[in-house]
Amino acid sequence: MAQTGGAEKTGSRAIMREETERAILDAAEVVFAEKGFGGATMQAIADSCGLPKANLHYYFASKEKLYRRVVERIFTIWLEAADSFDTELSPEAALRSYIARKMQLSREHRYGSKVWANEVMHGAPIIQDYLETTLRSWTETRVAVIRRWIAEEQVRPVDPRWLLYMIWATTQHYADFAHQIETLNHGPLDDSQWASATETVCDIILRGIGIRPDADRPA
Amino acid sequence: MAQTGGAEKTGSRAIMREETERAILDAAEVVFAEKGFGGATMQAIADSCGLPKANLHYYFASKEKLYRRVVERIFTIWLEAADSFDTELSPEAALRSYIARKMQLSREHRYGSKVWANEVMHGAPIIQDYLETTLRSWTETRVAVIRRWIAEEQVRPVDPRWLLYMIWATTQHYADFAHQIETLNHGPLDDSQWASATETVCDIILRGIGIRPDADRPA
DNA sequence: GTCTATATTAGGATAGAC
DNA sequence: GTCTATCCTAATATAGAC
Repeated sequence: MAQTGGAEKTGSRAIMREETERAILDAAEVVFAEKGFGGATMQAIADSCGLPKANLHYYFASKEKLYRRVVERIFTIWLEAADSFDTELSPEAALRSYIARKMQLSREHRYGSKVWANEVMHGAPIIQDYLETTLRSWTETRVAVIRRWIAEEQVRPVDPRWLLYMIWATTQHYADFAHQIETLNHGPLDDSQWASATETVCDIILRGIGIRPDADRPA
Repeated sequence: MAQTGGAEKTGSRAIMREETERAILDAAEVVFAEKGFGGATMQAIADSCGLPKANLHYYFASKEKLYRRVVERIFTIWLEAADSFDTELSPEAALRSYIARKMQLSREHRYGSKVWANEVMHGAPIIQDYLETTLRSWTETRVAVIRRWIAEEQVRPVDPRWLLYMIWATTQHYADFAHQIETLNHGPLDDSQWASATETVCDIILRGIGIRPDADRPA
C-alpha cells in the first residue's frame, strides 16, 4: 500500500495526490458535461472514479470548488489551442490551422467543450472574469489582425467578430451537439468523416471570406 | 375573481387554465435555460411567475412533465422555422431565408434555444424520439435537395450534412452563447449588429458553397 | 489518507383547508 | 382552482474510527 505511508519513491505522496486529483477531475468533467452543474452529484462523480464520496471532499472542499477546477482546466486547454491562430502566418494558413485545431479539440475533448458551453449558457457565473480579461484581449488581437488582412485586401471585408463567432460555433458544435450529429449519422463519425468535416468547414469559411483554397489546384 | 367560479365569459375556465399554463411554461423556459434541468427548482419557477409552488404541481404533475412540455413547445417553434428552408426556391433564396429565420429565432427565442442545446448536450433524454423521426427526415430531405443543387452545379460540391451543421451551429450560437457575445460586445447586439451578423453569416456561407451573392451588384 | 456513518438542508411532491 | 403546511427523499458536507 503505497497510498498510506509509502515514501519509497521520490515525492510519492505528492504524486499520489496529483494522480488522485486528476482522476477526480477527469470523472467530474464527464459528469458535469452530461448532467450539468445542478444535475451532477458528488456520488455520481465518486462512483465514476471508484472512490468513496467522502474522499472527494478531502481533495476538493465543495462541489463548487471541484467544478471551478474543472472549468479552469478546460480554459487552459482552450487557451493553448488559441495559439494555433498564428498572427504571423497568411490568412489561409492561420485560419486553417486554427480551425483544424479546434475541430481536433472537439473530437478529443468533447466533455470539456460541453462543460464550457454549459458554463457560458448559464451566464458564466464562474469564469466571467476570464471572459472579460483573457478571452477579450485574445479576441481583440485577432480582430485587429483580420482587419489588417482586410485592409491589405487579402480577405474580403467582413466583420471579424462574426467570422470568429462562426469559427467557434461551427467547430464546437461537433462536440456540444455530438449526440445529435451521431443520431443523424447512425453512429460516431469515423476518421474520414472527421477529416471531411474539417476540410469542408475550412473550405467554406476560407472561400466565404474571399480566399480560394484550391485556386492553384486543377479543377 | 373570475379565477374561481367565473363563467361570465365563454369558456373562461379553459381560457384561464391556458393562460396560467402559458405563464408557467414561459417562466419555466427561462429558468431551465439559465439553470439547466437539474439546477432549476420548482420554487424558482413558481417565484418567477408569482404562483405558489403547489400550483405548479396542480398544472404539471411533475418537474419532468413540465420540462417535457417546455421542450416540446420549443421543438414546435423550431419546426415552423424549418419550413423557411423552401426546397422549391433557388439555393440562394432558400438558404438566405432559412439562415435569416434562424438568426431571428436566436434573437427572439434565446431561452428556448438554450433549453434545446442543454437537452441535446445531455444526450437528449426527453426528445431522442424527435431526433430520430422528425429531425432525421427533415434533414434527409434537405440533404437530398442540396445534393440535387450540387448535381446541377448550382452549388459547389460539399457534404450537405457539414453545411447544415454549420448553419445550425452558427445561427444558434447567437442565442446559446449570447452571454459571451454580449461580454465581448460590452452589451447586447443592437438592430444594426444583428442585421450585419445575419448578412455576414449568409454571405460567408453562400460564397463558401460557390454562390456569389453580390455577383450582379456593382463592386 | 481512507472509509463508514451521520448530520443537515434543500427540493420535489402531496394533503387538506378554503 | 388556490394556497399553507408538511412529508420524504436525496444530496452536500462532516465527524470520527481506522
